[in-house]
Amino acid sequence: MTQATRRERLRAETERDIRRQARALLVNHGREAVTLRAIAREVGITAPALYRYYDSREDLLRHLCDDICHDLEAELYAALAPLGEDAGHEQVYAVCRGFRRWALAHPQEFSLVFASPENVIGSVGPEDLLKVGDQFGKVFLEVASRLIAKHDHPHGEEVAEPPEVLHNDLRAFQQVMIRTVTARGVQVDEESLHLGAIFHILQAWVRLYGHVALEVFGRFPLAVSDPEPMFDAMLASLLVPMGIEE
Amino acid sequence: MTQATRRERLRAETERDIRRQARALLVNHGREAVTLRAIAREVGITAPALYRYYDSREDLLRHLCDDICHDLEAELYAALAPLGEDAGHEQVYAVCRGFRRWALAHPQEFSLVFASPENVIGSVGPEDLLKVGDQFGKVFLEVASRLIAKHDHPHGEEVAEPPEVLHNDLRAFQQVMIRTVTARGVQVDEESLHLGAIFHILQAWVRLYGHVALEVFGRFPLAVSDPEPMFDAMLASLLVPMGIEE
DNA sequence: CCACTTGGTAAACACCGTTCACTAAACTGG
DNA sequence: CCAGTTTAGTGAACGGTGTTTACCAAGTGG
Repeated sequence: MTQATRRERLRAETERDIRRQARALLVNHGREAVTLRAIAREVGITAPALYRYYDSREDLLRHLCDDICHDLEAELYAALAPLGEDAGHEQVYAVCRGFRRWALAHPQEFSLVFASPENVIGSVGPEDLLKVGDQFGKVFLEVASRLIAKHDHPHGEEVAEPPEVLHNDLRAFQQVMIRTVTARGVQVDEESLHLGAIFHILQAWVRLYGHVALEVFGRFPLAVSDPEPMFDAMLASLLVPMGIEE
Repeated sequence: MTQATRRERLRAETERDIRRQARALLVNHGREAVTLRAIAREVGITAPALYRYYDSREDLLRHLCDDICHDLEAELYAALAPLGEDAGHEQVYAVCRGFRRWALAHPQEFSLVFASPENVIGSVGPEDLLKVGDQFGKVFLEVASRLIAKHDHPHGEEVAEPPEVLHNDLRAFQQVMIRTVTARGVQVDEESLHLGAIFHILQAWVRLYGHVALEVFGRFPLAVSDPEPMFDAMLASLLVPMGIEE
């Protein structure tokens, strides 16, 4: 039986509706408004019925986080599509700017994912190291890795060796990144994507993500009428020393 | 009548107890556990009685945020006390490290403040610009401003002019910082603490705060067995170009 | 056809933030 | 001292939350 039964189709449809309504509640009213009763009301069922689809409210929210990350990923790849495969520099800038733009346009979604203690659905094995934390960084890490591996510091700048104690962690992550980039058709290896480069990319992501998070959560210590130049200045001071110019 | 009445003393004592118990609940069980009924139970009153002291649960949480920020401030100043007034460089490093150490030791408190939409108690006037966002950055901003103003780039490095559109915002903030630093006994003016320096310090804070936030919220995209060298590397790449060496 | 699975309901439980009316104790001022 | 006022606390109530359980009906597959 490869054909889905009517029941299976109905179930899938209901699940989609549940997720759609939950998202709408989140976007329009915030995390507190995403109650099981509110979702059930919108879907036209009762709250206990939701336990046929999810183990708990937290489980449902986890799935919502997953959806959100996939949406961001899709949007970032859509922003990259007009750029050519050789426009590595532009791609990195586009991803950074796209990430910030998306985060500011989706503050409730961003906040939910950022502040969720565990976003991972299912078990985390050695194959899933990239799923630690959240998936916000996936596209940036891929695009930056690909660019760095292909050009290997066009400025010939020497990258500082990462701290010794991080080598094991970075090596595991390096393997994940190599696999991820390779899976998209670009051959990279441990020489082109060495530990120094990995560490550098990682720090870049932390800085970008941190900046955007502070902006979305309103944590700048002053009221900035136009925060974009601050972001641009940060981006320049982040990427230019890496040899990535616009 | 300058002497507090018995009633006033009892009220102050109850308020302290409310805040103490609320904090304990937060620290031990997280934000969701800080319910009015739970607090009331611990204090030995009923939940409606809490409305004699606070306008709402949100109001209570806001006061909690205020307490938390004051605690951080006190702890950072305690960490600075052994250092001399002339140990500006060491002070900045001490504040940065102290901030991270405190945040990691107090994740629930850090998270509450970080994720709270509005931490400001009472109205915000022109005198309170430093109270925008939250008070986590207060000590760092003071210490860094004092150092920069006193030494004015020991490396003689030329600081890039901040983006034009930010000048008004930065000027207002500059006035606040000048007043704050001056109030602590160090004379600074708009020349020693010029807009470029202000912008630089601001960006440094955003970077530090962002890094720590990601660490506390578990947002690094890889499992780091020892995150401290990452922090140290970030600190070095942040402060050394500013002429602040350890 | 029938046993099993699945989707949904109603009732119930323990809990939540908040309001309101009332009581009693403390305070104030003549 | 005492009447009037203020304040702190209570109990009841309201509308809401996440979750569990037993039951019923529809769907599925042998």
